[in-house]
Amino acid sequence: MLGPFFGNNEDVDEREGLHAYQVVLRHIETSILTGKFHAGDQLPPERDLAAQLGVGRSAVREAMRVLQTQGLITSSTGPGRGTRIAPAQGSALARIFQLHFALSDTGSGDLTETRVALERSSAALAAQRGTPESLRRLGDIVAGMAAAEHIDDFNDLDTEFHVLIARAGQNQLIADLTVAIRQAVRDAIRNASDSLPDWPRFRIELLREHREILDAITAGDATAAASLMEAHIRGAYAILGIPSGPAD
Amino acid sequence: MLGPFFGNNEDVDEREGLHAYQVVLRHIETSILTGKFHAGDQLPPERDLAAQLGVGRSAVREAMRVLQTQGLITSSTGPGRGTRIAPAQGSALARIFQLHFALSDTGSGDLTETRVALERSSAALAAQRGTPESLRRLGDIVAGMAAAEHIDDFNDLDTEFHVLIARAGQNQLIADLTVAIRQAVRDAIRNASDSLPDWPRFRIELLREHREILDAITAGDATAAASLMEAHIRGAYAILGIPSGPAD
DNA sequence: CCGACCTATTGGTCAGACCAATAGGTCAAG
DNA sequence: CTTGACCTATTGGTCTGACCAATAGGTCGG
Repeated sequence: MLGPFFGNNEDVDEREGLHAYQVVLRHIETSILTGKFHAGDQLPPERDLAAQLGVGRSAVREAMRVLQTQGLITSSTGPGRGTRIAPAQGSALARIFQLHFALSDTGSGDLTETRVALERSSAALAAQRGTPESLRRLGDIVAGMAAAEHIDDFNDLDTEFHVLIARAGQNQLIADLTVAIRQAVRDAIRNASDSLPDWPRFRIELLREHREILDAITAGDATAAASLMEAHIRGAYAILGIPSGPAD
Repeated sequence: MLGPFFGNNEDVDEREGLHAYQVVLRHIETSILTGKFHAGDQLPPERDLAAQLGVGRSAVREAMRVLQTQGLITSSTGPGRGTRIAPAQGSALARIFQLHFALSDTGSGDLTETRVALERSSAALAAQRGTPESLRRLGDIVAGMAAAEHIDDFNDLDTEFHVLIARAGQNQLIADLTVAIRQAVRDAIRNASDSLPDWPRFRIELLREHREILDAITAGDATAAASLMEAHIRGAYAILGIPSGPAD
């Protein structure tokens, strides 16, 4: 499996058990982390990089794929185009999160706790920094939820509500993480909602809590917004039967 | 760049602009998300999968690499071995986050705010769930910090202190995120510390705060631990001149 | 001057080959 | 019959070479 050396490139500097694609990956990641590459910079052509690192082009391509799917680079063809470092965007993180979540059975409690931590902060920041425009849109969402009868519509607006609060807090990182986690638990919430005995009552309760949170944010009361948000998330998960305590 | 079709596989079912590797990726991801594949399951051999999906083996390999680096699958050679779905583990997530941090225009203010949110939670969880063993190790760290004279040693132990608290909280996700963020700001902290006018005094202050946090955790006082942690992080960043407010 | 054409660059893909690790079967020696 | 050395098939890891597709830039005829 390791196969460090082959008959035709024994002259290459030692790769010491590293896979060929890892050599490439490490080279690029190091360049990013040490600031040698910045967003927008162009990478050498794959063929050059392969020769330079003493690996085949296939190894370079595998590394490129990895970085591409993580949203770290973008590629296009043509002279002078090629592969470039992309400005980081959180959307790629959501998918990765979702897959990890799908494979870990003990993760839902962890996720809930993390959501609470992040969204407490989101709510507090939104109360401090929310613009009139973002508050207006949040009001629209809540109004939409009051009108939405179908469970899926309601859930979509619910997600949007939380994401907008995160964005209103003007912290891109927290917003991205919130989106990713919401996305990861989206299906779980939907399924749990479907099999709920008293959905209409739950719906009314959620609506009320959302209104309270929005009121606290509008009033600029960061402490209240954070507390209400925590209670909201924990309460909802408790009713839905999604664990939020330790995974034991 | 899209190149959907080639002369020799026009009989394949429509890939509609999807790259060959995306076909494979989607196939496997869907199987995971729909529960068709579970942790431990074995995937078909690459050569079979390639034939089955009507793509080349290189496309299959690129998809495998992507999943491997995300910690979703593991591979080994031999009959009946091959590639299997891995139990999800967060170490891969930390690396991905770290790279995103390095490239995002995420202001250090965003980072600080996120750290506060997560570590407040870490500290509270550690106070509730910390084991005697983990508390003992935290005590060792603090003792080590008291003895450490060199600034780098002190910083390393500082990092370790925060990471151990995250792990003591027994929330793997929060712990992973904490590690990633700490790592991302590590250099910034180091540089700022170097150019600090009164490092010895700062060192003593940090030490005192760490002791207080540890005391609160040991006492099981989650609220106090969270507050102390927040004050600790914000205070340190303020002294180091790293912004923690809005990024404007 | 301008548009059509050619050409070089560069990523996207495939096919075939060989290497390395490993599990399981085979067969000779004890 | 047991045991260990050997062979063989499976499977991932890698390389090479080829060709396709998109594109930028230069060239040439109108």
